[in-house]
Amino acid sequence: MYKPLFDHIEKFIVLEPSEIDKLESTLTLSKIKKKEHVLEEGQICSTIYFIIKGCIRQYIINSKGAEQTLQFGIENWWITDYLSYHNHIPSSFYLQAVENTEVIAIEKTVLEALLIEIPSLERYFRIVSQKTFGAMQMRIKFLFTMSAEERYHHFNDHFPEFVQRVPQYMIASYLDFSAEFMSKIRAGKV
Amino acid sequence: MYKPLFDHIEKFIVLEPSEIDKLESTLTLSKIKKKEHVLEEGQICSTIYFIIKGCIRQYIINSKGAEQTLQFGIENWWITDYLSYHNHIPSSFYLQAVENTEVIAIEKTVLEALLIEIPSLERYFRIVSQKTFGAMQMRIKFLFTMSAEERYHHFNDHFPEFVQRVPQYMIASYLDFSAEFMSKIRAGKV
DNA sequence: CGAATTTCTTGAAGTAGTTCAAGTTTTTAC
DNA sequence: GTAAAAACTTGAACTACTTCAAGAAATTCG
Repeated sequence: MYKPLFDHIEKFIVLEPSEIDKLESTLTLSKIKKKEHVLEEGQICSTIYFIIKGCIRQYIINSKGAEQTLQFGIENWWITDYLSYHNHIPSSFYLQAVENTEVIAIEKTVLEALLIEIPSLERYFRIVSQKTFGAMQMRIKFLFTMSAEERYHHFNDHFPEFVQRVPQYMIASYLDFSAEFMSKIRAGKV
Repeated sequence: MYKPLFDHIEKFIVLEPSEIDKLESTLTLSKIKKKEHVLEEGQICSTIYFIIKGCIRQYIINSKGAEQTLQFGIENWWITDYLSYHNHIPSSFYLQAVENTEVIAIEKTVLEALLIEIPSLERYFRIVSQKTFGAMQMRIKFLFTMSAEERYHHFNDHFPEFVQRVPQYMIASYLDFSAEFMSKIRAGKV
């Protein structure tokens, strides 16, 4: 049931059997229905989510009242608002299930205790976080150097199944252009 | 001499005296001259830099041959290409000193050994990396929701000394608009 | 199933930015 | 201190995208 998380952890570190037991006894699985929020703007985010199945997006509502997706999380990704989580300040973001989703939700206090009991988890989270940061650096690069059309094709080439999986207007805003323009790109009218 | 780093580490974790000694004996200070590179596109990045004094920027050369600054690092920041570092793949970026800069440069092999000898450093790097990731999430938000003029004023309000410190064209590209447009914003001609 | 809702498409008009080219000012380096 | 290089400014022409409005298609759900 928590196998995807253990598999992911074991890509980076080795856990003792006793640590596996400890971890297993602490975790709980939650189900989030499509469109349900696990975080809303203004709330303090004190939970970190590991996605077992489904998809969660981080989005904001911009000054024109439109939703803008900033990030997607899918299977085997951690997602949270790290700034709100670490600094204990109100979040600027929404976290919402794009599909019916199953997550392991870990409260900050629970995770802090786990990290003290299983110090090698610090290493796991350090590596995962640095790798995710590296991916974000590339994302900034793509946003800065590619045209809207290039960004669409690049994303579509790398994640074709994902493009089928979520509404196009979410992908459009994630790639920083309008849903209408995406429609025109897809139709070859640009 | 390494005090800024120890001060920074001690904001997040407690080190034993023996660990301080160990760390101190491992570190070396390097000086990087203005405009000198510590990483060039295509190289594999196997070093992580802590900036004691000065400024380093991460930039790319876009398809039109123009430099585009993606990130700045100043005093008390760690900077590297995390994707190249972790995945051992050629970097997409340049890392260049914007001013004469002093850094603690730690080789990956040295850092790996240190992390084994001083496990609590895992915790330090985990926290720093997650916080930096949180800051990057906000950066994406600003890029997505503010106009060029808003981004300029926001940045100028938050980092007025920094805006004085580095060439304007680097800030313009960091904020994702042209140097000419920045000139017009500053002159109030927009 | 059928109604309601959500998502996608299309064209026309508008605009926030870029690009180019040339001149001016500031900084660097011998 | 002065020549060269780097950084900044300005205006005019252009363009990659947005916005709006309306209709069509697909999906959801009682």
